[in-house]
Amino acid sequence: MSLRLHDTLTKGLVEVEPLQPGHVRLYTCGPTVWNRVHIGNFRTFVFEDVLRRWLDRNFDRVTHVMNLTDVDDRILRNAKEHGNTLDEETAPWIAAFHDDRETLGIRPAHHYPRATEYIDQMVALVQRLEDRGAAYSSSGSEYFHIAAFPQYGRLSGISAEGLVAGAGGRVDADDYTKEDVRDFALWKAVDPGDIGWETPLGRGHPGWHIECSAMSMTLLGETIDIHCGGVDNIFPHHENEIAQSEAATGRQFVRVWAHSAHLVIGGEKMSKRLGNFMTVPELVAEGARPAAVRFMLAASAHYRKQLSFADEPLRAATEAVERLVAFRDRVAALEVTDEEGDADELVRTVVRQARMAFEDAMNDDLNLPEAMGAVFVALREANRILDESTVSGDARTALQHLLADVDDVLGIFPLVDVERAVKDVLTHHESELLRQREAARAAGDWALSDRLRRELTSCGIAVEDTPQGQRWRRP
RNA sequence: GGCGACGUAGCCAAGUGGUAAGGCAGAGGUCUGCAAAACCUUCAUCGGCGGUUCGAUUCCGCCCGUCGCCUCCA
Repeated sequence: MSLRLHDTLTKGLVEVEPLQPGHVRLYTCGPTVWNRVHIGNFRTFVFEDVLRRWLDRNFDRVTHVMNLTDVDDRILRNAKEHGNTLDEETAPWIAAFHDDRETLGIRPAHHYPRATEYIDQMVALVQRLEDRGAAYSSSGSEYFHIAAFPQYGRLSGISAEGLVAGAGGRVDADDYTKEDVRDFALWKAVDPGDIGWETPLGRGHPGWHIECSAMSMTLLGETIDIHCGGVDNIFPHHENEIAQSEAATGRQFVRVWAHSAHLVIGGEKMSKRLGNFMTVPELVAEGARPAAVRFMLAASAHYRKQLSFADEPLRAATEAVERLVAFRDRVAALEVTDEEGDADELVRTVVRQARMAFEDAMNDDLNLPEAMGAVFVALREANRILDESTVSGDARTALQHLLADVDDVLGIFPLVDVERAVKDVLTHHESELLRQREAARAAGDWALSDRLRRELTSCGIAVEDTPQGQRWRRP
């Protein structure tokens, strides 16, 4: 079985078969760097990371492009207000994005093109559209001529009529320069004092949608395999990308469109506008573990379903991570036999079944929640076997490989290890307490032993007694 | 108003035409000097009403509820 993804355009599952066999070209819409990205945004980026990782495992080559939108109305407004250049305005937010991305263990894309670096390509694309009669100039701005693209609306299912009717009065009522309210800006003229580029189209700055088309085509070719984003990008962003790209090239722009659902909080979409958002550093400052945040975003709900964020689910994710980590530690510390253990075959069966179920679930539209269900079943069974029997080094290796392969997608162990590298250093006082407790236990002085354990607990150290002696960790 | 999605145990949720994965929380046990970890047992009939079917949570219709999109929000 191979990977099938839900395609927004055809509303069904489609087999991922790259145009060039073995080489997947993936484009994911990145952040607009006007502000700190919140965890709602990261739900999409984490989903895309899971996709990326699964593709990395299953195809010879993946080229992943994520754009950074570093010019838009908000950025221009802020830059003007702060007296900054665009670069000065966006640099901190780009850096913050990468910080948070690393905190959550998201693999870097191969390219992070910035809109401001592709002005020439955007201009060329607009000119190409003009040549084909799909774009027109008006009052110094350039617009896409929707009437020239009859297929418009297929992705979002929004009819032209619906747009014109434009409920909620959200269609730009003040924009008189367009021939049709449905037309969208490819290039926007600016006032003489404002930030802009001198181009054959006139002085101005690019519209939002054109950047993705230009950068995608430049870096990945005119037809790409997979294009991702949040559902809120379906309309108008991706609808417009299809229109302008296909009108220019006459070719299919994207073979599979994959969109992730929103993160909701208190029953509403998390968003900047509503002010109900949390950022990664904010969560971490409140004590959330990055691995738990990642687990919650990636594995607690299927990517096409809204996911509710709250303290309780985050705690559940924390415990789930802890369970996985405890098992990994247990397996690593396992005492194994040289010869074949009597439980080896059982372990291999458990591993085999978990692996198959995991892969099937992942291939079925990246159902990581279901895949993890299979992993937890295997954990329980393996724990039971290890409680009762000894196994050989080979069986242990099979378990370790399973965990490694699962985490190659889940991506939490490296985050846990980062935490540990920081936390697994004992102060003088702490190691002295541990030493004293070990001595107390050897002497059978349980009262002292318990007192020392309580003292260590208050230092943030959990002590567990095992047949091999006491073991400590910082939960 | 238009388009679409969702509604499964206290919470987060997966899933299937034949009587419901998993995680968290709760209860009771085993193990342990006591704990912890681990394991065992226990905890739902799938929003409501109809219909199709031998049989529906899963298909269809209606209703109720929630949410998203409808020109720049992942």
